[in-house]
Amino acid sequence: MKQTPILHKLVRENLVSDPEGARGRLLREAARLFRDKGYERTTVRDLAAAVGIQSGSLFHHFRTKEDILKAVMVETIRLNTALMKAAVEAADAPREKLRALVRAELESINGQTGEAMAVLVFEWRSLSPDSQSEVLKLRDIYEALWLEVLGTLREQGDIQADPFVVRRILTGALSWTVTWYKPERGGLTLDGLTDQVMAMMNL
Amino acid sequence: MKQTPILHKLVRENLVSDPEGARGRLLREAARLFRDKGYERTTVRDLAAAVGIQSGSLFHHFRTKEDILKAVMVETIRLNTALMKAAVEAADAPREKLRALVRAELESINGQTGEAMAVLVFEWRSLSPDSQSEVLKLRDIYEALWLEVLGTLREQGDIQADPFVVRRILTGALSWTVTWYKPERGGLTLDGLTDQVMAMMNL
DNA sequence: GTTTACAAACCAAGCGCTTGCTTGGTATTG
DNA sequence: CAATACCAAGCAAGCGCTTGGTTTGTAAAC
Repeated sequence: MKQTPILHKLVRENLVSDPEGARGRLLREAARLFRDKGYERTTVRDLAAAVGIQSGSLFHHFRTKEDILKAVMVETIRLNTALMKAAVEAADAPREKLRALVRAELESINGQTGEAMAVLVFEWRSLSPDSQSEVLKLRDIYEALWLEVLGTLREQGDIQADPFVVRRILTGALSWTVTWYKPERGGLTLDGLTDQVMAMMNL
Repeated sequence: MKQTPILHKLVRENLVSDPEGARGRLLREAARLFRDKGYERTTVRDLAAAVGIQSGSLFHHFRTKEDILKAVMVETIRLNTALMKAAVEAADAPREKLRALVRAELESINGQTGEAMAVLVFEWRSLSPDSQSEVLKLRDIYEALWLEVLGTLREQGDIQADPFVVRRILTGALSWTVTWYKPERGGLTLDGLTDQVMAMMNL
């Protein structure tokens, strides 16, 4: 369940920017701004101001504004694929593997990386078609993780519906929590929410 | 299940614009453009061109561009509230009422009004705070419909999770279908999809 | 049945502002 | 002393919206 060692490994491999560095800090601020105001409403001046530089200086780090959006998405997917993989491997029974996946995705969406995950969900259309298919390829990797676990559960008779459809329904259900789930107020914890999701599927 | 008589009633009461009229046609084109390109990326020149007038002439019908977005959302909610109400009343047992709601929402999202529904989901942030709370009030009316049915099912022991949480999970799951469900290709019909959703909840 | 009156619907032109991005130059760092 | 990181200034394009004037639909007045 520990995220930090996985993050550090990815930073070392240059697959994810160091959150302490200039680039990493910009991406985190960008994710926050993109989620709060949307990509289009966020100007390069907003982005620059958030890290305390001039707007023109941004283009020393990124070629275009869209490159920033793409980087936010790519790095988020890379990190989350690694986290999901770790979650699945840590659990034994298929049922527990699914619970671990649900729990991990809820944590991605509502935890530290939540801003970036929300961007991934809601700013998809702002990416150019080329970037879209590039990001899509990365996403397929961790979709496969889900389908494998769901396929096993189906064979065991624990779920009735088509694994492919179940995954899509879960994607929507879990992503949407970002719009309403507020752990601070109201007693529902992330574990509690995970329980509710599992209970809804009679698992 | 017939939508047209309900639509016509609302048109007569001036709660929804006649789809044949100038205003209704503009709102339909606007919904399509907003869904395809997003509100911010859609210019008033795009909107005007879609109905064959000059961009300036738009402002004879609507005070601002945002007013168009708001009108799309308000009219969509009004129509769908009426459709949901009819769906619930047509069914008898609570279980069938829930199925009718799921089926009706899937139809709203993936049928004729799908473009406008997608706008409602994805362009929420483009509304000013004032307009948001205005639209929110309307939405609460038909959320109450869901909660009543889910509450009954909970009392009967048909579902275990909290009705409030179940509704939110279903909102996400059903809304999300707009991003992947394509009835034309692939054998899954709307009824089939409804079955899968119900099966996932063991209902 | 033609004329008059008037509002609604629309056009052509463009204003003022913001946008993403460029440019040429200056610090800072290893 | 080169590469990296930044600043100050501003350009060209596109944006929402306004303006002043023309066409079109409708219905009463003659």
